[in-house]
Amino acid sequence: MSATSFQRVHRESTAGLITRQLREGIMYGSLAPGTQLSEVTLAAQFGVSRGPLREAMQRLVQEGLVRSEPNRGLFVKELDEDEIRDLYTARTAIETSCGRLIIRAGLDNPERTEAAANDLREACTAMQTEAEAGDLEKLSDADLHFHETLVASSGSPRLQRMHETLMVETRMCLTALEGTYRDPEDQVHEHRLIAEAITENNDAALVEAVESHMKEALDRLIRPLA
Amino acid sequence: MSATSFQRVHRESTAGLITRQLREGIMYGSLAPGTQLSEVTLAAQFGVSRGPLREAMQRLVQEGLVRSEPNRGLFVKELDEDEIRDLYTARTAIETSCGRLIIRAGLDNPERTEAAANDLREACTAMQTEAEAGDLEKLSDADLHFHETLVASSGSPRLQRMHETLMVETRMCLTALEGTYRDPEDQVHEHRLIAEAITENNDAALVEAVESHMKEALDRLIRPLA
DNA sequence: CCTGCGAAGATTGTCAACAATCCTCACAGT
DNA sequence: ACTGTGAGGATTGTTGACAATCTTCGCAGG
Repeated sequence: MSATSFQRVHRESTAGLITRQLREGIMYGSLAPGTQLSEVTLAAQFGVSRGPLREAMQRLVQEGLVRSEPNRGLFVKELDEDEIRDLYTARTAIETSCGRLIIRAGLDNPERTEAAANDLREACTAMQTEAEAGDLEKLSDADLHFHETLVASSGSPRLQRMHETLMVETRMCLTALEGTYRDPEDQVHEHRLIAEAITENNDAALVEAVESHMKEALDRLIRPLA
Repeated sequence: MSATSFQRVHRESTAGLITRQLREGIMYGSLAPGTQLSEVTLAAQFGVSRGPLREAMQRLVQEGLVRSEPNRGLFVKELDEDEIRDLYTARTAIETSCGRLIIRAGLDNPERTEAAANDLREACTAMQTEAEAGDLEKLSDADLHFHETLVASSGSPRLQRMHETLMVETRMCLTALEGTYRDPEDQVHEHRLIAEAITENNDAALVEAVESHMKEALDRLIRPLA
């Protein structure tokens, strides 16, 4: 065993640990939109003083998941209809661009696009499996995973990081709004169209498939608000 | 004078004030990439205790402008060549999407696209003025302003916020790297092509103009690193 | 009854002190 | 000369106490 087989060790900061847990609580609904985040209570729950808790909060404020009202407290962000629309606008922008990057990369290196297309087809297959099992929650997770795979396949860490933030808020919305029932087969099919457009290096079809799919997903999500 | 003419008052938090100043210091080079940010020193300079200073730092860490190494300190982010390339990849993604959103909005509401095209032409004119005055620094500012105008005209606050982060880092790079001399007239011309494509509702020309321009700008910026 | 004021309680904002960690240097041992 | 150990200094991490702010409620006065 050589020295090169050891990894640098890196302990996550207290604030980082807290941030991660709070982000998940926000994402999955245990901290509902509009909830006040009490420093004293949360610090006690995490077993730390208020200092590191406040530091974690500042990260979440900067990330946009928490709204700070000085001297009055911190609140989990609420997304109104316009903001949800804008969230999907931003997702569409990132995801179409990532698809086009995948196709572009394939011009010089067809293996790259082939690998991405494979990953996306696998993601569709996973969705199909969940759809047949009738497990809507897992189908929804697999759906989101498809989109994350699309962005990850672009080769842009920056776009990936930007997308992660959008996906946190997407999950927030899905948890809070519980979009209406949807035909699972249609859902899977829309994703297959995206994977196919990439397989065929068809830029225009890709953009159309992503945009159409995102519009449909948004309409489903927002309809109950009307 | 009626009560409705008064605005809600909102005092910015101490951490927010500090964050803003530090961000500018990072953007414009007084805090150079790689610099260690000493809590004791900075807190003294801002006239506060280390607590609020640490809170501001956490915001910058989350924003990606500062790198935290627990127990060793906080450092202004350094961007290597790959990261600069990725930064421009992300900018290209956002800016092409915003251009397309402008054109899309014009389908229903031609005044929207007309107004955006006017703003962009004005931004080009401002660039032209600076180019003729031979003021390269102001030309660079006007150039960035064109891009900010493009994104702002999309009507997506979310994309705008995302773009602001990218522009902070762009300014960091421009400050730190001092890209090579460039023909000002070429610079202005490239931006006019973008404005023109939007005026003519030409999606494909827009995408081509933005991508071509961003590739050129990136090459100019990166060449001295080679 | 309505309005204004002050007090109390809850919570957030900040501070200074102490704890913990890391790095560097000097000294001792081989 | 090289290596290991311990001390000191610098800096970051955390805590608890106090200050500041906001909200609510009770009481007094008109």
